[in-house]
Amino acid sequence: MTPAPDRADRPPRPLTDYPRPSVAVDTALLTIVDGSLGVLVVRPANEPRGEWRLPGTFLHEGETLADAVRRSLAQKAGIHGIEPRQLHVFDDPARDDRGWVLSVAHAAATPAERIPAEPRTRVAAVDRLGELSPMKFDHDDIVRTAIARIRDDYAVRPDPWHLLRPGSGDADETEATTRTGAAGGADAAAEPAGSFTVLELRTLHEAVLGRPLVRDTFRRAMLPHLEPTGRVRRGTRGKPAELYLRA
Amino acid sequence: MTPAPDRADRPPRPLTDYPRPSVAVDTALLTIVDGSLGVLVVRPANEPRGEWRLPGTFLHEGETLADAVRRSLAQKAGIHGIEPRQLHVFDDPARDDRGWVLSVAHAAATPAERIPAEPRTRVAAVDRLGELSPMKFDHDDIVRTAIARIRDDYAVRPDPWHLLRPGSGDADETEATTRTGAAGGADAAAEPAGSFTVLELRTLHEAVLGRPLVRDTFRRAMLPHLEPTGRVRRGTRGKPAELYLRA
DNA sequence: GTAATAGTGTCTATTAGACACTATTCG
DNA sequence: CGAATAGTGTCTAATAGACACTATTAC
Repeated sequence: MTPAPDRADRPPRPLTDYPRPSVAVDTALLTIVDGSLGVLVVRPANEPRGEWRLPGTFLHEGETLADAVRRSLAQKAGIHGIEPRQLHVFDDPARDDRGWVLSVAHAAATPAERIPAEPRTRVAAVDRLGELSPMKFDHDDIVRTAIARIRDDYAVRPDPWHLLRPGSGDADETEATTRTGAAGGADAAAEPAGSFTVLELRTLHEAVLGRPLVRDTFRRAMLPHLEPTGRVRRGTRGKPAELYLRA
Repeated sequence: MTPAPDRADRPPRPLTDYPRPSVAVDTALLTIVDGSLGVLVVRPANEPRGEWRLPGTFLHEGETLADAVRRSLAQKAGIHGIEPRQLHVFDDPARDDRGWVLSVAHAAATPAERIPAEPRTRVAAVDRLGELSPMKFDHDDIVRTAIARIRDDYAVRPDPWHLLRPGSGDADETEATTRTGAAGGADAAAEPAGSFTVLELRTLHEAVLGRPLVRDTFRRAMLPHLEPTGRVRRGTRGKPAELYLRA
């Protein structure tokens, strides 16, 4: 934007002459817990019995909204490497009793292993959101909007928000993440970093969407967006599954 | 939003102790000109040779973003009755050389008859956007985002942004807006306010989408979302078309 | 071998588009 | 009546889901 001060041709006054709002960011950080979507909520230190809320902070000078989101998640929950997506600006002038505060709502996602246990944070299953409601401010709305957005994205593309465990980094070694086939030489059959089976992908999508998906239809819909690695998952029951990467 | 000042439990300082950005709104006002999408651009009075830009203004205290959009369109282009939709916050700290300015981009739409001719405004066809580029700030991006958004919405629903001439108001009486059938009593066959034919609706959607639509498929896709009025358009060639309202 | 899981062929129901046919008006 | 436009029946191609069949492993 950047309008002339008003209609008439007055000499421009510096921007600081006009009242300005505080700008905050609030983030619905989504993850998978117990096979379904969850959202990270926090309770501030000075209100140990207060309402749950989403992690947020005020935007600092010279800072990007995405950076403010990353800073708030790092500070309040020890979470790093987040790629936030803007949802909506909540602008009711009376929404915050401390003054004029706009909130830019964001959504983000990270695997549960990346969320450290902390005393004042909690991951709540989104189908049990009522147990926390009403959340502070308009945070219930933000969570609903975030869920709608991630479900929309997962309807078409494989894991667009990167909830599968990343190949690099310090992710815990769960079940069958890295294994070497019994046959063949040492790690000639090692799994490519970040690769996954179609079953893992479908299980993730079912968790995000909150409903079962048809096995063969899902595979056929996703294959065009996947790149075969030529490797297979070893050490499981049944026919070994092929490993894929996002195309 | 609405974080504790920082991690430690300091007594809260008033919000005004922290630096705050200016917040602006910029609006891509879309309309139909010559059978295709157009966008309203303005040139400020003090830069008659400068770059074209979208109408915008700074957010005033106690004001809603939507109200700021309406105020800027009324002031800069004499347009009223707009229902803006939020698109995205542009937050590059260096995007405005006058200082720290966030811009909340919006999209809106109105029939061309509602846009008065003014000296410093112009409606540019979006497929000739290159002729104005580069626009000031990130306004090219905003226009592109607005077009994507309106096209998305028009793919599924009949005229969701209300670009058809409204039934009430002072819209000019173009072609066949209100007519009385030759047969029957006086205005027993008058057209219900705001009703339209499927042809009018399809022509509008083709203009928005920028591509021709299949006649019968479009009708079958839209009929479930339309409410028949029982009246027909009179005074045209061929079989009279039924008049519908949005369901 | 059996159990288990991965991957695929194929049938069916649904839907978008193509196309042609019928319906109703004006002149 | 013919021209023009609205509205509809129906065929076809593409697609999602259902279902069953084959493939390949562990045990």
